[in-house]
Amino acid sequence: MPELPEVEVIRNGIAAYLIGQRIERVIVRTDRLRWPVPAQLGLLMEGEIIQRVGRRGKYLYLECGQGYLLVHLGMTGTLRIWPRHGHMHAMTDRHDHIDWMLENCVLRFRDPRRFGAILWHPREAGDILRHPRFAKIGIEPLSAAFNGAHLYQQTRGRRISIKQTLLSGQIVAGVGNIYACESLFRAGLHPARRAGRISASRYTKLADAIDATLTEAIEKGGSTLRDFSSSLGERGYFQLDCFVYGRAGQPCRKCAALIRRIVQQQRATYYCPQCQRF
DNA sequence: AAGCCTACCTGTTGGC
DNA sequence: TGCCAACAGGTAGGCT
Repeated sequence: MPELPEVEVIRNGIAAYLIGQRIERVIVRTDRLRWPVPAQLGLLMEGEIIQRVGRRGKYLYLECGQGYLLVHLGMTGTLRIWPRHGHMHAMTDRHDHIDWMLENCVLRFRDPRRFGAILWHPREAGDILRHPRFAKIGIEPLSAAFNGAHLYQQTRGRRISIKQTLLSGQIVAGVGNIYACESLFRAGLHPARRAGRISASRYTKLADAIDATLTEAIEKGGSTLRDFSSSLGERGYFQLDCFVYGRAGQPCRKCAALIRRIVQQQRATYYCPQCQRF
């Protein structure tokens, strides 16, 4: 599941192939994703030149002259670069939904479960960072303004658990189930602890843990996922060696206590009962 | 308003 | 071995 680090690695990996390229043709094979793909996406984008590839939370955006293409990868979405020469890109399977034919390569969106989204934001509607879809999501965890004080302030009066708070995305953007669990482990915080009852100093620890967890994941992804223009594209995606996520019943890598799995708001949470305290 | 639940989707896994 | 149910989870929207 692409969370912020995976999206950032993808952004960084595809940007060099895309920037400065003219979009010659757009092929939409499936227009039913999470939301309908904009009708006439080709008319909107053909002839446009990609100027920038940005990210906000788990959203990617391609900035063009007339507007922005917003991309969300959902659970199973991928973006891959294929060379235009040769015939490799002529082979598509039923989950290859959209192709952008550029001058030198093909950008392909694939998404078996179709939880992903492709949206268009015209330039006259304003800057992409003011997009209504971005208005409700929290601060970028890798930005300078993200710290323990911010978490502390934003959680006053909150009765829900810290795990659910992180997952909601309202306070910090881009942290999904895996990195929420891993960050809480790193911070030594019990996932069921009420967010509004955590001290400022423990929030400082949590902010540092989130930063370190995401940064490390990006570095690992970056080192194993160099080449987006070939079948190597997906290598390294989930090669995380997690401390807790998905490890129920197995010994903690720090203290050997058995990792527990609980369910919070219909979602699995993994934690170490020894290392993570209320 | 905060918090909780559900729908959306299909590939993979586990139990019988 | 085969079948089917359960499970995986990001996010908006609807409900309390």
